Amino acid sequence: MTGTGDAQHVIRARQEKLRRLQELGVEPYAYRYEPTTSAGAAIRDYEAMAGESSVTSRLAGRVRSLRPHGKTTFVHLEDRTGKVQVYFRQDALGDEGYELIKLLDLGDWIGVEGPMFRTRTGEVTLRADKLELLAKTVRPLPYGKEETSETGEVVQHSGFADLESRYRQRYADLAVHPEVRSLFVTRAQVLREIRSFLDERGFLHVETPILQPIYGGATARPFTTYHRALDAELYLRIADELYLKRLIVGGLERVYEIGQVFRNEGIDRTHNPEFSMLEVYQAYADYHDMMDLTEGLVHHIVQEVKGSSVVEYDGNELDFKPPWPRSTWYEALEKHGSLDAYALDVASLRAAALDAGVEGAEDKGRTALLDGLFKALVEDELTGPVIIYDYPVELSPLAKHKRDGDTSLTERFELFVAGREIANAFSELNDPFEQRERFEAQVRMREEEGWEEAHQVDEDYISALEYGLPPTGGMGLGIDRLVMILTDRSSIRDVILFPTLRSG
RNA sequence: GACCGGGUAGCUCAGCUGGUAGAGCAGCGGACUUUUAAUCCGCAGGUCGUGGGUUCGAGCCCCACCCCGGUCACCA
Repeated sequence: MTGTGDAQHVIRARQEKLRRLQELGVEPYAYRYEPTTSAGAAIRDYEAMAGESSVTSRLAGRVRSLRPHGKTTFVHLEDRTGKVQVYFRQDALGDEGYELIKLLDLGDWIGVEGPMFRTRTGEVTLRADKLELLAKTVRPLPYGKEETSETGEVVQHSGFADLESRYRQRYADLAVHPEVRSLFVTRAQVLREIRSFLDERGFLHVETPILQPIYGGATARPFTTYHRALDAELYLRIADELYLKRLIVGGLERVYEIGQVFRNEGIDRTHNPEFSMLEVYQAYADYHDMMDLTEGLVHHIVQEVKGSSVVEYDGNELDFKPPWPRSTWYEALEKHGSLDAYALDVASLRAAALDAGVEGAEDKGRTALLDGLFKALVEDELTGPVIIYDYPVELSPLAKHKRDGDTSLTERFELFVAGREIANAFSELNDPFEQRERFEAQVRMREEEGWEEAHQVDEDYISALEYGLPPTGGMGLGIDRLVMILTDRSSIRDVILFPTLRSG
């Protein structure tokens, strides 16, 4: 087993230090500390003062490096804003105070107090008059060493590179990698910008059930669980959709929800069993309005997070400045697959699918062939951002069909970026009679074709539609995938704090 | 699920055609009052993912399994 497992001799040595600290009357696990500044601010303020150093700073953080030199010791203290060097002298701290320095380890949380100065080598440093231990680290953190070369380049020595350990022990990964902390700061910023954008436009942030008696709103297998007191089987939601539209029926008119949904499917670098979705519903709007909303929202997020509309992802420059290219689903297939799929019969489609290497094409029907062709020929080409709209009806049981009367198509679009679906939206089906038929068609597909991802009939949802759902536009956006784009990560696990792993 | 690669000290890795395991950093002891990969001297640290097998002898070869990563498939 790899990872930060047992390090018994190191842990024992640190526990011995803990005992000695207690003998010295030092509480190794403190209750409180009140810093007056942060590492970043202390350095910035000192530099702004141009060398006058009478101010005493109080700083708290983690011991990131330790360089004892007999009666003096240099430490780098790290907090959420960065690192600052701290200089300890035996004559300043007293013999007893300096004993504490000798018992420090990498990773210990400490508080220090003293004036800032600049060392002979020019580094802004806190000269500590006081030291407080805030929490002892008895298990060694897998710190690598950093060397700053003459060119100012930071070179990492050793380090904590094993991906499995980093995901399983994210606390250690975060502790030793400031850039990982910063990625999750970016993720939080994305969530904040989504909320502020929608709040400003009169959308109401709501919460709907995660435990549901009937799941729906997407095509996916659910996780199943059991409620004792109710003696009932419940499902973890696969989407927020049906509950949010109930709220539109109720007159809330503009709602959104941000939260995790759960899909019982495979795990790979773009799929985690639980992932975060934004869903937005707006009364009186259609999918064209949702295209505008999606463009505006995503552009806003990119602009705020990156300070520009351009994002570099996997070596490509993606520009999110609206308007984005828009093309219909069939046009995209024609452009990238050179197929007039709309006009082709099933036999021709099958031939094309076999040609494109679509697995199982021999047994597939028209819809599945179309879908297979789209995935095989088009998706990878959609570097984006690009909006693909007007999907075949079988793929979209909750979307209204095209208003021009072509009932084989629905008013639905997806946003693609870097070959991946980022958002999915449609003019919501609000006809309760047609909705019942679509559900029943899904059930038939489940029963006749064994399609486990098919929708169930949600009678309560149909009742809600019977009370009247106004024309409504809805949109769902995969937050993890958006964060991947913004942080140039190729694995969804990198943008989820605690990704799902096999219990090993 | 299939295929490929990987799992050796706390971390990062090396380990030849099979001969009972090494380095750097971290750790421990010592020296050192402006260092910054601090340096110098000394020491300790390992069920080699797990279980079988072949062999006089296995980190290395064979089989099964576990976990991770990558690619593909699945996710109509």
